[in-house]
Amino acid sequence: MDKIYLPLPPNFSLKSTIFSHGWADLEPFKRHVDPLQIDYILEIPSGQVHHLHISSPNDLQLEIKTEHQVNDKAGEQILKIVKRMFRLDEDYTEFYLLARQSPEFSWITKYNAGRLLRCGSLWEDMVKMLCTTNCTWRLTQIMVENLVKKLGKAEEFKKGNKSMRAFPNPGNVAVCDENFLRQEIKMGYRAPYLLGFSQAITEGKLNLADFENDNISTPDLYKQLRSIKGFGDYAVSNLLKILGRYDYLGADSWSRKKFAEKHLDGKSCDDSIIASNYQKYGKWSGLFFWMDVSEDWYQRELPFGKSQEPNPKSQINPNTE
DNA sequence: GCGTCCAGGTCTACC
DNA sequence: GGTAGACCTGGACGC
Repeated sequence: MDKIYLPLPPNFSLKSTIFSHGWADLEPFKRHVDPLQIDYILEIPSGQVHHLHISSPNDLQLEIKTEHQVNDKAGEQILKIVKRMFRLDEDYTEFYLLARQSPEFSWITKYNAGRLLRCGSLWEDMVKMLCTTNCTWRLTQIMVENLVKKLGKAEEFKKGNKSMRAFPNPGNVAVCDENFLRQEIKMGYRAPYLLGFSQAITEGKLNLADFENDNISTPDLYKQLRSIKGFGDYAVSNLLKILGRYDYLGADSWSRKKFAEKHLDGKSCDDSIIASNYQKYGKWSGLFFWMDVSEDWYQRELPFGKSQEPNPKSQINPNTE
């Protein structure tokens, strides 16, 4: 067992980040409520697969335990990825300032909410987002579980049926038969989209690092992501949130319903009405929308206890079923 | 237990 | 540019 530590920024809450949306409910994440900890099976760029146990023993540090000792290079790679997952380098100063100034959002500072959990890679975030489109959360879980179990690399030092597996990399998926993805992974009609996406990456036609470039404007990034088959407005708007850009709403059936219940006595409305409600928050409007519709998760006495676990519906969508 | 219907987001063909 | 229909599955519902 090896331990690595990461310093935490102010306004960080492990609990609020883990339960910020549905990702922690999907493999290869595994969350534990008491004591609070999240496990993740990570394949680092060098190809090693590590079982990480992540917790925060205090307000100042994130503790990452690995099942086995890691060398310096592997340790650096793990730290870089975990930083990305928990958005430790993202600046939320303006977001918290706006939250403090808005009586309806002052609760955000109380819970240090706002950081949306990410996966170990943008590839994994994007595939999971694709798996949330046009289906129930249960089906999303099935698709992701199949991808991990049938295509993911087994945990290092523990190869065999009982070992846990990392999320498959693009190369693992690109060599699959479309029918296998359709029937065995249960991707259904999404299978050709996933296959095309993974092959574009392995063939060098698509470089996901380009999407993490701060120099691209958000509308341009939206256009680029929308050009990938299978990623429509909902998926791309929420991927932009994953990329730290919160300009777009990314509403889906669950969040529209939630907004209607909260603000319009249950009467549905056009997305433009919803957007106008958060316009004053500028580039943070999409995040304030998400905070607004997910507020009740934080307000519960035991917001994320075993008896009241979020039951995510889409990307980021608990409580639909 | 079985059959039917519906919800969910995106793409494509058509107007 | 807007719209209808197809895509696929799990789950709810009725019998």
